[in-house]
Amino acid sequence: MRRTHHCYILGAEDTGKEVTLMGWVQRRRDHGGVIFIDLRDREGITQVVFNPERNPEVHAKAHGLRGEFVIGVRGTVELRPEGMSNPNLKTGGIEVMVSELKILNKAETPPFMIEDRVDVSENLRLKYRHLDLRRPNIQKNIILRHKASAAVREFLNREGFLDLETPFLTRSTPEGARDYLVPSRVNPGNFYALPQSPQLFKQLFMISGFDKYYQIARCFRDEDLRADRQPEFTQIDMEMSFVGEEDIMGISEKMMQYLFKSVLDTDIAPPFQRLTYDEAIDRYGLDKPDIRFGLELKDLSDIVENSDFKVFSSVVKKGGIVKAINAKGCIDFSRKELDDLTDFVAIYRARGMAWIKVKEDGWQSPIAKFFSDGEKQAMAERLNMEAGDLILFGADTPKVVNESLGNLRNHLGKRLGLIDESAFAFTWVTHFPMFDYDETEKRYQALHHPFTSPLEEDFERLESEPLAVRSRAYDLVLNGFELGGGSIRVHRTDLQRKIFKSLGMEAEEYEEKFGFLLSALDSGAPPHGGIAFGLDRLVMLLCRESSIRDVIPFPKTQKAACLLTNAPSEVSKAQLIELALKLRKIKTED
RNA sequence: GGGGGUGUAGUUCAGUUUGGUUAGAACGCCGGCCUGUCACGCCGGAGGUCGCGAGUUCGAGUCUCGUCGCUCCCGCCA
Repeated sequence: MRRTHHCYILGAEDTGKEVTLMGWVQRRRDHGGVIFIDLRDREGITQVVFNPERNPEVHAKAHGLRGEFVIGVRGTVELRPEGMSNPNLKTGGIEVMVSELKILNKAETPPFMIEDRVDVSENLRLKYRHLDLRRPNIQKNIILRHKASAAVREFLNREGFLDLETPFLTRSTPEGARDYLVPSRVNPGNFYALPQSPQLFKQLFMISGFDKYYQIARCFRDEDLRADRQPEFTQIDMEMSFVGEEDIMGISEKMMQYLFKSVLDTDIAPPFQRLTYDEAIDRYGLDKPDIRFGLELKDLSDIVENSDFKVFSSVVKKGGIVKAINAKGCIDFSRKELDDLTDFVAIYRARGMAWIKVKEDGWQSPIAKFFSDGEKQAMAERLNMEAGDLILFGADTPKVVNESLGNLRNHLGKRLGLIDESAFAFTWVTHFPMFDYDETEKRYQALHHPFTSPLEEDFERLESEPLAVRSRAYDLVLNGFELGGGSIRVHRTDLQRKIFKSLGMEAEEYEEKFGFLLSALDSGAPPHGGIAFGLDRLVMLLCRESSIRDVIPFPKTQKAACLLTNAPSEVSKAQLIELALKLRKIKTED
């Protein structure tokens, strides 16, 4: 018996054909006489019929069929009797009258039904992921993922990019995320690190003259998980020589356009909006703004700096800021709702949240009495206040105000239904700061990575004023998610050394760790730059899912475990000895 | 490391507020009947370590303490 067709492709035009289908028993409807089986494969469902009058032997055998049995059926495509077609099914007009049934394998009753509408805990889904992956919804996601990476490859191949591989076993680097380490058996006591990204290797490809590189590359970062973050994830990684920001952004936009067209048949229209980092923070509070709705933040620091409301004025005098959101028409928020919003901003360390309800005859607010008429007037104008509005304030350090109000803005956008869920709103964020200051380690850190080129006009401030240096880094943001980011790289040794120095590295240290890069840059490195996109996040947004676990075939749980295989696991003593490793007992508190 | 949510039949849940008879429902599963269903229908049945452990009590799914899993978030993620 050999399969001739997939389920879900047969139609009225196939009437009379003898076909052989193979698949899983989705559902059995046994009428005592006639038996109907919904046969499922990856393409869909076809109804197959066992009729005792037509073929009593096969009909008897079909009594034993159960859910998820794997069967093959040979039979004739027939139009369904008058009035019996099923308009909910593409193949609902026909059925296959079975003349031969082969049970290819039996199956235990699965722990959950293989259907989209069955609500089942993620725990169980992940333990039986092979069954979960049979469900049409998730199968659709995984197939869409394939289409997305296929489209990326088609596009980049056509544009002259070369798909080049880079090592998984590589060197641990001091900066960035925590590395996954792999012990070396042949070099006892030494470790490889799994790559956080192929960053340095793709730069070396440019130095070698390959000109345009891409790779759909697995990356590893040993950090805590989120709904949109796994410890191993996939990047669409690109690098180009002799380019500037416009070239990279341009090719990225064209790639997204091609991808959305071929995967979703959706037209998106480059060029995408561009925001500088400063503008994004100013208007949205976050460096990954969701631009599908308004509710923008307004800075009021200059207005309240000298007001009688000491909470505001003292914050501004200490270098902090005061910003506000106008929640249009939300005057009816109850005391409890306002308390909930205050609890929400407290997550981001905001210590309180002042508010004003704008009424026809004035402000209702615990803080209204502190402001002069002039200050009120200025605030009303800047926030475009109208009767019925609710104004929400943040006053603290810039970081706390922007993060809390930025997240509050997203929260309100969802809650108030301001978001067009069908929209794909892209924006670039450019001109990121080169460094930020790590309070715990008391030193500067590269915001993107240390191989990012500063803006040329800021070179001179590298030593004198590192926090004022802007970089040639850019992020692509989609619907409030960071889809990807990249930069124009440093291609001159002297500049690269200066940056290592700004990061607090001694010459000895960077020569030891990055000497190979410095020597490569000295060998005739072309100007180059690139970008990397998170494929998991991108596919999640394409599928309109809210977790990347729904677009990764075998995802990890929040504790970084695989429930299917029970990884990670202990290893044998012999393995440890071979690797020259000794485990230390971790003390548990009594 | 911290905060929130959650855990009861194979599955999804109710029951926990106020401790009290034999822990219920739906779907699924098993058996019977049924020749046009398509989430088939009807009848019957099986199925429980109430996450785990300790404590309080005459008595704990319910109260207390501890612990574990899963999840969302903060920190972290160059």
